[in-house]
Amino acid sequence: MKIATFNVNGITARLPRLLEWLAESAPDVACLQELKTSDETFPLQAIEAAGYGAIWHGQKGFNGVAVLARGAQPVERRRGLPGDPDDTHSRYLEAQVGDVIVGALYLPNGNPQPGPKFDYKLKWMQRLHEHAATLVGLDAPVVLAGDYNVVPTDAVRDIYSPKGWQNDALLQPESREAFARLQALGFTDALATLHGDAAMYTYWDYFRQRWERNAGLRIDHLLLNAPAAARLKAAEVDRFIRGREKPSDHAPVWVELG
DNA sequence: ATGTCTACACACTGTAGA
Repeated sequence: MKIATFNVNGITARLPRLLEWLAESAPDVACLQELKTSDETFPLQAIEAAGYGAIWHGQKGFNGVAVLARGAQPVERRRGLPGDPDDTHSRYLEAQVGDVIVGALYLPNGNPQPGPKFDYKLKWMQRLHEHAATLVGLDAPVVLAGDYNVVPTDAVRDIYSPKGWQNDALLQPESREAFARLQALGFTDALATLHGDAAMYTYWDYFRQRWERNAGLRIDHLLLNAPAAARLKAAEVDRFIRGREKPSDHAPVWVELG
């Protein structure tokens, strides 16, 4: 079972790339982020025509997450994280597909920091932590997949160079500690586990020819609870779609569970 | 400081968010 995450950066503008990727990579489950569209304008027909069932949580202009399942309808378990009824951002959607539980998340960027946006990021991470603690011990495989907006370390595996990013919210110690604490609950970082020190970037800024120079960051992650990690066979980045016309600034990442 | 892209609105140019 192939489970993927892909920050599409606008599903309307990116629909041709999304459909190509679904056809060529053929994930069984796809978690999408940054739909940047309201619920009413989600392109369900095109996605169904590609052979996928879908649930989504949209928001006009910003944010938005979806779970797609090939030849199946995802069964929704949760819409939004618990812990703040005043939070209006569409950033978390949880579903069951087959025997696997998938949490699709779009973690707040947090820039500029310090400031209210960074505070919101850290509070959101705390809420994610508390909810993840209720999932980690389930007998079912659990995959928390999405754009975490955290570069885990300064290692070449995670960033081409930390210079120039020292003040960015994605590299702050508080962001990294929260990400590490999440893993300490009992979640495995699939891509890091299978690829060691190799550079495994998932995001490249549009400007300054960052893609052409492979000046990327690893910020899209799939965290696996123990039952899921026991079935982990492969994890890869689908770089091919990032090199095409009008791409997202992210590449999809996926795991294969046996 | 710069740079690029998407979506939105007092909309064909400017602004926010990333």
